[in-house]
Parts: sequence; C-alpha cells; structure tokens
Amino acid sequence: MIPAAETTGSARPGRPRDPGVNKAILKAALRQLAHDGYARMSMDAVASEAGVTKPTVYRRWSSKADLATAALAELQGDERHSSTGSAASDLRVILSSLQRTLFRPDGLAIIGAVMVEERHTPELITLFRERVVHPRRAILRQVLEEAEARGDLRPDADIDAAVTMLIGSFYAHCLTGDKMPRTWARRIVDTVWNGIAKMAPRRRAARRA
Amino acid sequence: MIPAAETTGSARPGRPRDPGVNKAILKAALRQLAHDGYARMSMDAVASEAGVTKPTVYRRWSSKADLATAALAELQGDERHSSTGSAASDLRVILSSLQRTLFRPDGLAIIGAVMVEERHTPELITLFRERVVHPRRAILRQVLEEAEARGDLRPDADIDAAVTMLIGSFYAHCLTGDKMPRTWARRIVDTVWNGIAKMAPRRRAARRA
Amino acid sequence: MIPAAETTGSARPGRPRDPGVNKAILKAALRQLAHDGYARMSMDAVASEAGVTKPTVYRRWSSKADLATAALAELQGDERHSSTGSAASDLRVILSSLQRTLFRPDGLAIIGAVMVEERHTPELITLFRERVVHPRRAILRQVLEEAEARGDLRPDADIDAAVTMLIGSFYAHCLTGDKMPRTWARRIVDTVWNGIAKMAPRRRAARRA
Amino acid sequence: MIPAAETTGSARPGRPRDPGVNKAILKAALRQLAHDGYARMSMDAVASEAGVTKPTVYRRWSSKADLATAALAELQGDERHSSTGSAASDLRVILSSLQRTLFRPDGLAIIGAVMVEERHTPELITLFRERVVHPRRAILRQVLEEAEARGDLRPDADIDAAVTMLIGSFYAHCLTGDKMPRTWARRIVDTVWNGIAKMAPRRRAARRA
DNA sequence: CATGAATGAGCTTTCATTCAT
DNA sequence: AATGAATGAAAGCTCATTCAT
Repeated sequence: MIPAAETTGSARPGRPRDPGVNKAILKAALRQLAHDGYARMSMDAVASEAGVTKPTVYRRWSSKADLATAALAELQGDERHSSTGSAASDLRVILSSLQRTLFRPDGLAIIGAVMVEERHTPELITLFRERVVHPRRAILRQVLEEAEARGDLRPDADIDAAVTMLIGSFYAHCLTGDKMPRTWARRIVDTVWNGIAKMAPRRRAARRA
Repeated sequence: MIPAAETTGSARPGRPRDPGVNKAILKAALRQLAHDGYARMSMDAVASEAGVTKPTVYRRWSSKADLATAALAELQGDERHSSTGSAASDLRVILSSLQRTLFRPDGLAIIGAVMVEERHTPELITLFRERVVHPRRAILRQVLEEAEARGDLRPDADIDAAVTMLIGSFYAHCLTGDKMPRTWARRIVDTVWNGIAKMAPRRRAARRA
Repeated sequence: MIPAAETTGSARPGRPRDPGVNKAILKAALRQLAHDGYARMSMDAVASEAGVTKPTVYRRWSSKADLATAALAELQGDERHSSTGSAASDLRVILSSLQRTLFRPDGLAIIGAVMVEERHTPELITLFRERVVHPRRAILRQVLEEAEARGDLRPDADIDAAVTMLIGSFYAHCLTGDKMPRTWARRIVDTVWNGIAKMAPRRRAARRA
Repeated sequence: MIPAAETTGSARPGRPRDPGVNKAILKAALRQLAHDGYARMSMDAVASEAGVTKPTVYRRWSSKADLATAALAELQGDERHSSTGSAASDLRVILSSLQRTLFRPDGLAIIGAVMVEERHTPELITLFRERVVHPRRAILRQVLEEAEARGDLRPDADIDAAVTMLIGSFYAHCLTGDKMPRTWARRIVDTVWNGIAKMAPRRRAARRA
C-alpha cells in the first residue's frame, strides 16, 4: 500500500505527491498510537495533525489498520552498537540505549496499544514483533552468543532466558509506575551476568534504588 | 463496589438484587477488557453479554471507567503459597502459578489494555498496580528477603532487580509470540538464582526451548 | 388524582400516608419546574429531593404531567388586598406585591416552563391560567372597575388593555435582563393611570431608572 | 454561523455545500424550538426534518446549543418602518407588525423556550436579548424619543415604562390564552399614548374584546 | 404501603469511510 | 490529486415508568 512514488524520476501525469506528506501522516499516526492507543487514534485527527484531509490519507493507506501498521514500521530498530570488548559492558550499553529509545517517550504505551489489539487488529502485533521485538532481541542474543563462543559463559547458561529477562525487566519496571533509576541497566546486567558467566571474582557493588 | 448484600439474615426493604448479576456483569466486563481493550469495551455489549440492560449496569457502577475498575479489581492476587523450604523452589512454585493465573487466559492483553489507557483513564492503571502488580511483586520479594535473612544470598544481591526480572521475563516472552515452554518458570528462576545466591556447587543443566 | 387521604379521620387499613410527604414532593417538583423546566424535571430527582422513592411519587400522581400540574396548582394566588381608598395607590400596592411574589424567585422561569409546554403538555398552561393568570388579572380588574363605577376613569378608558399592560410590563422587563428597579410598580401605574384616569392636575414627577 | 459561501465567483476547492441545507436545518431547528422547546428539540429530529443526517448538522454547528443559538439568530428583527408623521400612528404600525411577525406563529412559545433555559443554556437568552428583544425595543424607543424631541410628550413621560408596557401587553395577552383582537395594537397604543402625550382633545372610542 | 431493581427507548456526540467537485 | 461534504453505525449515559418484594 505504500507507494513507490518517490523513486521514479519520470514525469507522471497529474499532480505529484508531496513526499513530506507521507512522513507527516506517519508521524502523527505514531504519536496518536502511543498517546491514545489504536482504538482512539482517529483518521480525522491524524489527518488534521498532519495538515491534510482524510481522503489524502486514504489515498495512501487503505484503512486505519493499514496506516497504523505503516506507522509502527517506522519504529524499525537498527541501532548498531560497536563492541567494547566485554560482553557485560556491551549489554549495559545496549540496554541503556534501549532505555532511552524504546521506553523513554511512550514506548510502553505503544506496546500496550499493540498488545491490546491482538484480537482485533492482529497485523499490528505481527509487524511489531517483526520490526521491533525480534531485532532488539537479536542484538542482545548476538552479544551473548559471542561471549559463549569465547568460553565466557557457564556451560549451562540459558541464553534465551537471559535475553528475555534483560528486556522483560524494563516492562516489569514500567508497570510498577516508579521512575526508572539511571543505573537500572547496570543493575539488571550485573544480576543476569552473575547468573550466566563463569565465576570470576567480581568486585562490583550493587545498590538499591 | 456495592456489596452483594448476602450479609444480613434477610428482610431488607425493597426488591433484592439478583446476586448473580454482579458477577455476570463483572465477568463480561473483564472479558471484553481483555479481548477488546477498554476503548472497545461497550456498556451495551457488557450488559447484553451479562443478560441485563444498560441501566442495570449503571445502577451498580456509575460509569464505564468505574465498571472497568471494578472488573480489574477482581484480578486481586491473593494466592498464598506455603514455603517449600528452599527459596529457589518457592520461586518456581510461585512463578508457575503466575504463569497459569495471570498470563494464561488473557493476561497480557489486559495488561496492554491497562497500559494504553494511561493517559485517558489513569484510574485503570492505578488500580491495576495496587491490586495486581504490587501484590505479586510483594510475594516474590518476601521469599527473597527471607532468603537474605537466612544468609542465602550474596551480600551484593539486588533483590529489586531480581523481582523485576522474574516477572518481566513473562511479559517479554509473551511479546515474542512464541508458546511459553512448560519449564519456563524453572529456567528463569535458575538463571536469576545463580546471579544472586551464594555460590554452592550447582548441578543442574539448562536447556533451550 | 390528588388523594383525599388527609380528610377522613377513620382508621383505614394498611400503613397511613405521611401527609408531609405530599408537600415535600410538590415543593421539590415546583422548584425543579422553575429551575430546570418541565422537560428537565425528573421524577428521580424530584423523589430524591423530597426524600422518597419514585414509586412513592407514582402512587400519588400517576405521571409526570400529573405531578407537575399539581405542583403548579400550589401557586394558587389569593393575595387579598385591602383598599387604600385611591385606585392608583391600590394598583401600586398590588403590583408591588406581584413583583415580590410572582416575579421574584423564579416566576418568569415558571412562566416560560409552562408556555413552552403548550403543545406537549397543555394541561400545564390550562391550569396555570386558571390558578395563576386569571386570579391575578381579576384583582387588578376589580380595582379598575370600582374606579370606573366611582366615575374616576375617562369614559373611553380601556380596562382590559390597562390590566394587560400592567401585568405585561413585568414580563417585558424581565426579558430585558436588567434588574427591576424598586420603583417599577409606581412608574408603571403612573403611566397607565395617566392614560385612563379623568384628567386632574397631577403633580408627580416620574424618573427614569 | 458559517457563511453560505455564495460570495466568491466560484471554484473553491472541495465539494460545495448544498446551500439549501443550512436554511433547512435552521428552519427545522427553529420550528422544533418553538413547538417542543430546547430540551425536546433533538438533533436527530432536526436532521431528519431537514432531510439530512446528523453529522451533516454537526459539521455546521458544533453542538445543540450552537445550533439553537444560530436558529434564534434568524429571528433577527430588521423591520424598518417609515414614519407616518404621527408618533401614535407609527407605534400602531410597529406594534401591528410585531403582532404579526413575532407573536403570530409561535412567538410566545419561543420566548418560553428561551426563558426556561436561563439556567441551563444561558447562551440562548443572551442571544435572544441581543437579536430579538433589544432591537424591537430600540425601534419603539426611537419613535418616542423623536416625539419627545418634537415636544409632543409630557415633561414627566416615562419612555422606558411606555416601551416596556407596549411590548409586555402582548406577552400578557398571550398568557391569557384568548385570541388576540385585531385592534389590540390600537388599544394598547391609545392607552399608553394618553398616559404620556401632551393632552390634546382626543376623540377615539375604545371597545372591549 | 414503600422500597430497590429492572426496563426500553431516547439523547448527544463521534468515527471510519465514501462521494462529488 | 486533493478537497469539503455526506453517511450510517455506533457509544455513553439518562429518563419515565413498571415490577417484585
């Protein structure tokens, strides 16, 4: 449904589409998805927030679900992280970045918006998994697999569980409603790393919030 | 909110309320909350699913938010667990129970429904925290604090982080969309416990999904 | 529909009606009629303002229109005025009294409430005419007819027009939204009296608001 | 409130509004306001009486109060009257016109509809005063002030009272429920004029209804 | 006789979507 | 291609009235 209009240089008949309009619409849609949820996101409001009219939106995306899906696709996470040499340290960097990008502004609200539509608009969650959930998991998993290859992990280390806990701790923390401490990424990584790394004498001091 | 009036021997003036109606309404409301989200849950649909008419609902709860809040309150987590002697084993039992009760039917959808309404109907998330999130956390925390008191934890063990990860791993797993393995609770507990317990020679073997 | 229950002294079977309840209901109904109009007056609100329940109201008056009519009947005007000897002076006294009783609290609102229901609940206006409008007119008319009989009026004096103008000036003034001056009754009477009385040298000075 | 757009030559973008629709909606609204009162006037009924659907109404006026206000504004009194040379005669012409335009079809009902909403929808009465009450009063007042300037009035003539009585007599007459005689305007003017004009030998004969 | 519960219809307002220009 | 207008279908909430105790 997303037109390729911005590719061809040739003169097509009729008025050309303003390429900025697509972005404005998607941005407005994403913002409303996060602030108000899918059900409350309104085509009227999206159009007016993007400075266009409704049929202009419908010409680009055939339905509300279509638009919301396209907006979600914009979340595509491709944050590359260069290795710092130590797996634990890499994890800390990655999670800190997650904390800032995914969970900061409205991340949890978007996740909620997507989850709640599981039955009603399943495209949303499918796309969300593909574009947001899996890429983020893959990054963490890669760090751990490299550590495993280097022999830094215990033989019984459960990488899947570790990845899931690292990410899940953010969700669970958000649900408490408390402010997330600046050191949260470090505390999480320390605890998990302790659980999976070969025991070397560690010298870190954890603190509570 | 209105009590079921089954207290006094009998003979209160006026026509008595059908005691099953309250339950039917709350059940319908909770189901719609989970299946459709708050925004799509409709008083009309709740009433008709419960086999009553709208004013019958409004007589009991003064607004949609009121009803949804009451329905959420039904999730009240009260599950007492008797200690098995070992903290790790206690945690496994508790998390298995969580897996069955909170996450089984529609748990994650309800969580999403609640989160996405953060701006629009904040009572929902407030109550959800109070009735669902905090009690569950408290149970886990208590097990860990008792272990700490017995000297079973490392001096630098981060109980808050551990509790958050134990719970969060369920959320994160649900988001992946994969079926949750039967052994999930065990794998999670093992990994966390390794990270916080005093090191004793462990002899378990984790496996991947 | 208004029961005669308060007349017979004999013991009728069953629980006797509380005579104060009737008054409380009528009072509440009249207040709501004036404040909110007939359409917005609600049986529920009347009942609760009177401290009873709806069926208690319905047992006494068979419908909303019935109750409103009964409430209006309470306005029955039978303010007797003793003559002061001069017709103009009598008129001033009567109109001052009207100003206080009929127009002060909510008089005009009640009139509006009644008029607007002309098509929908014509009993209201019929009763209002009978109980409120005509008695008030009759009092004024009688004063003027006595003056006429004494030969104080011009031969061509139009008593009907005079009565109508005396009363109508209050309505018209209320519609302007301005505060009614204390001297209004006097100014009205002076102007009308000038128009209908035999010319005697008058020596009064009218002033504007 | 939204202008009928008949100004520009043509070619505004978008589908043009059917110019008759605005009028049809306002007419239906005004009719219902008069027949049923504001509380009973329903957006559904107005729309269907105008032959459109509800959102078509809401696109033009944002709420019921907004529509009712706009409908009232249509009553705008604009009737210019050319002077006949004599003030009394001018007054008779003006009042006869009032009798036909304002009080004929549903005038009093509209006034009631507006008055009874004083507490609930005060915009109505505010606008009514501004558009209907004050302009009508101004016309009468101007005639009298010109007469005063010509020295035709007694020095103590109370113009405010006279204007109020002239208009109020119509309200008061309507309240009686009697048919308004054709000569009513003349009788009213005669009586008032007698009360305020310098005495000249008059030679008219009033008669009763 | 009075109570609390229940009903069915109705209200204002909003939304996703399509049409006409 | 983009606009403004129109639509039909809900949704939340309230009311006059009746029922059952």
